[in-house]
Amino acid sequence: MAERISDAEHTVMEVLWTQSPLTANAVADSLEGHQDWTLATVKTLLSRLLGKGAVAAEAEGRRFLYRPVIARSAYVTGESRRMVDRLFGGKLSPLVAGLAAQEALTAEDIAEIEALLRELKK
Amino acid sequence: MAERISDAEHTVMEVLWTQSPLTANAVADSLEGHQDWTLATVKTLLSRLLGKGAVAAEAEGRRFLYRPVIARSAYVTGESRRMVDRLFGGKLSPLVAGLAAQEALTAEDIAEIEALLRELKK
DNA sequence: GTAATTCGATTACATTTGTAGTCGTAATTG
DNA sequence: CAATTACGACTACAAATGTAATCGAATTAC
Repeated sequence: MAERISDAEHTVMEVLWTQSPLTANAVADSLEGHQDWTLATVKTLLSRLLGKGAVAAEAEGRRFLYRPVIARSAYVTGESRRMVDRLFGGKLSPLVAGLAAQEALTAEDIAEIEALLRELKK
Repeated sequence: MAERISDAEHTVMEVLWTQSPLTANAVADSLEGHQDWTLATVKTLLSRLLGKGAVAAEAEGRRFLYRPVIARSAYVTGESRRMVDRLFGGKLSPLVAGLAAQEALTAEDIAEIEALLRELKK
């Protein structure tokens, strides 16, 4: 039933989506420099993710190897849906318009999206 | 410096973006049915929003009239940017692709976005 | 084989959030 | 004017979150 994943937890998920299974230590190492957390913090986040059923742990000797249970695509889809619903009443075009107004769209982005849409119309 | 607005607070902001200035009571009334909060809850949220500088209050006799300080467009832009950055490394096309895969895009949406993009290319 | 290290589990603790309740005072109603 | 009502301010309090420290058991290193 997919409990909400917090921002900090999401950061950990990204590591596991990139590579898994990983020990708590390996996850912490992966974050090194990018996110300055102590090992303790990473362990807490992994425990919470376990509790939420977002990751699974498989014992390897005395420690655990963690792996994502939910797929990144599913997560990302859910989150974007949530956001588009909340902010734009479910319509995507105002999002595109908003980002465009912000000049957050490069010519390349535009070309990519156009290609995508052409694909969709088939 | 734009403190984060929580979900509940955002709900209140939406009311004020629709109509303002409003008294706490009027805000609560607006939410009636849609969101079942006591007046006390709405007042708390308005106070927090005041503290965060997201709304301003102008005294009208003994009570206050609240109005948004930050524009909806600015909020929405910030949030969507945040989300697109977090989930898609700042690229919009994967978002469009994801929603499309979810069949969250109607033919109309597609047409609208295409029109938008054509406009942008000028 | 004793000391140091390494794990997961447990506990900690401040802040934010959701959701109200209470209190003192000002205004309104009789 | 007295009783009630309407307000904002302050207080409450549990859950979630960010960020760790500690503890007990296992393991590794001398």
